[in-house]
Amino acid sequence: MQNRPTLKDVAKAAGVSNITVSRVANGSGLVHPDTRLRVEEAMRSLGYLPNLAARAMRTNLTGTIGFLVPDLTNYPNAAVAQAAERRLAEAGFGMLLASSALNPVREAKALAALQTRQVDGVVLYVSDEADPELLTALRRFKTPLVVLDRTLPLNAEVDSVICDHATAMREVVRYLVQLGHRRIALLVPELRIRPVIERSTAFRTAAAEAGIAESCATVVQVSAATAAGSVPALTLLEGPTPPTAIIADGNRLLRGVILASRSLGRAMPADLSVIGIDTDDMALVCTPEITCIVRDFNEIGQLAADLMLRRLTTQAAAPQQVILPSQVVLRSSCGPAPRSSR
Amino acid sequence: MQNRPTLKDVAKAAGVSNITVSRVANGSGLVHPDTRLRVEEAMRSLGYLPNLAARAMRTNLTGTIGFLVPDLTNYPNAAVAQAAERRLAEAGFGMLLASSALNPVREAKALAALQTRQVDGVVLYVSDEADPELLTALRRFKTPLVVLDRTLPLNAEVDSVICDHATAMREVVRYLVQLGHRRIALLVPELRIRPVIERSTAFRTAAAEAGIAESCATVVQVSAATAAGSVPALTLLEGPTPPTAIIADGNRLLRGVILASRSLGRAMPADLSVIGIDTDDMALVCTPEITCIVRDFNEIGQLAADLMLRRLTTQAAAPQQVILPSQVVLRSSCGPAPRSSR
DNA sequence: CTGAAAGCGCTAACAA
DNA sequence: TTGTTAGCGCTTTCAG
Repeated sequence: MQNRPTLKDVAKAAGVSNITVSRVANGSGLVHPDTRLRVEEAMRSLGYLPNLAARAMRTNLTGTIGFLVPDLTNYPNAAVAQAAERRLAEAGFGMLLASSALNPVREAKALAALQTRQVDGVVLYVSDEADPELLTALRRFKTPLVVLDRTLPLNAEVDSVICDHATAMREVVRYLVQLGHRRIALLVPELRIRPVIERSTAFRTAAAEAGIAESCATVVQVSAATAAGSVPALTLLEGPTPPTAIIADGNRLLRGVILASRSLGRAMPADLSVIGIDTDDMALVCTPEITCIVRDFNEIGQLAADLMLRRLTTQAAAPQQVILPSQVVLRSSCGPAPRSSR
Repeated sequence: MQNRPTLKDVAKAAGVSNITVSRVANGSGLVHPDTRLRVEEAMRSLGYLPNLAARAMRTNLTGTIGFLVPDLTNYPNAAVAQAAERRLAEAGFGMLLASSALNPVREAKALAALQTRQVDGVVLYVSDEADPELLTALRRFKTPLVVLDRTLPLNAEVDSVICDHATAMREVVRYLVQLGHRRIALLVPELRIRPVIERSTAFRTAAAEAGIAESCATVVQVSAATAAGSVPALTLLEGPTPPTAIIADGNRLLRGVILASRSLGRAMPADLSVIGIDTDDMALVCTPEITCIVRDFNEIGQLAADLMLRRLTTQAAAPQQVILPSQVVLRSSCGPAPRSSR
């Protein structure tokens, strides 16, 4: 079985030297049009494809970016990854994907695996902003980093794409208060990451501003390991003074709320108002359709790729933080608080 | 900025030759325990990570597998990709991800991009089994291929993971017929791929066997470009003799059916019975919960990775085709056909 | 505009 | 058990 043709084979076929083929392959340097044509012809007829591993040895550039994500089956992550991949591919870059299953140890390991493969940079979601091992690994990291929606205590500033979670959260709390709700709960995953922290803080602040007692604006942290997402929602709804509105962060928790309210026979929105965060993909198939806080995942992924490409091409450039908005999409899952609750 | 330490640096630090370090790094060859310890110590203190690009030049092995997928935002694809990535990572392999947006031209290009990066093999879903360019690219491909759920006319047999779509489809048609349905529609994406073909065929056959006239067992192919998935469902339901049961292949089309039936005021399952295929992720949040044909995506991804790893380690091995089952999960979205339809 | 020589980091083959 | 030599495919430098 013959091996793939190399640059040398092309050179021989075209009757030129290796370096000339290299110049044609890279579009670099000046090559006589006739020569170029001859070389290109040889490349085509041999089916030549450059060997990036070999090129990487000289240039230290693999044309490959690492993408580290906690969980690909989570729609937002997948959408961001796909958008980034697309942008990178358009620019001639490949994407090495690593999924960490929300495990910081795995994240540190994946980082090493990516470095070993000589990625030119890494775009990443981390699943714990305060994990010391992970932070050490990150600080040791030599190639450019684009951090997605996290606040990381790194020495050097890095490029990052972050989202404004507070504005939409405040808006949504005010909306619920206007509808008469006085007992509201926020369900979030138990993760030390920016979106959860910012949402929780904004939730509490907005509730306080609206004159809701601290004990009536509950933030429930749900362990990522809790298989049945409906358990915390059930606990909440079966308590002595159940919330009349629940905001659920992510598909898993929204599903939990829907299942819990269904099993308890609470009607939506008559008995319970529901709002989902980052759950737009399932909002329309629910009955009633779910009011959501949404973000443009496509934009996040593209921007992350763009930041990475910019850093790779223009070395100097000051680190950049891009802030993207969240939006509230009103649908029919919220209504006036039930009379009995007021 | 100092460069990453190389094997040579480690050798110097440990006072041994390059090759000894290499042997320690690969666990290969016999090395004296003391020497090994000294080398490992040097590696650790320097923070040495091997350069896989350099290794690849000698061995022609990058420890990286390509994964080509039409659309990552589609839950089944993401789940399979993640499962494969996990298995590969456990075995020390990286995964280069390429997404084709259902475009065969892109798929051929992505294949070249993967080859250029010297992947040791490629696991792939193609989006058109009959695209000549893609087939040519595939035939030219030198490294191992694991084909996911496609019937490809390739010269050489390749490893593949395929699913049985027919059995579950027959089961589901019989179930609907038993419930009294005599006009049934199947909504599928307009794609020349095994799952769609096998499902359509099984659907027609099962309907015929159940004594349903050909004109009453409709297969509607929906272009992947049709943004509003509800349009074909609306057309169907507003026709003169609308189906009393619809089977929808994939989230997009299931969503279309739900939106259409909602906007027409058809109750589920009283007026319309609905079954989803590969839609288990949204089945429970719907009201009523949706009866689904499901598959174990995790198993598909793991198996694909295993087949690839096996092929990489044991050269000879005859190509293997693993067939995985589909299952029907009954829920409450199907009921007796409405009286008026009989 | 084109080429010759050297070397990137690593390992296969052989030698000691 | 350890080391030496050579070279993978490519690009950088310097000469022509």
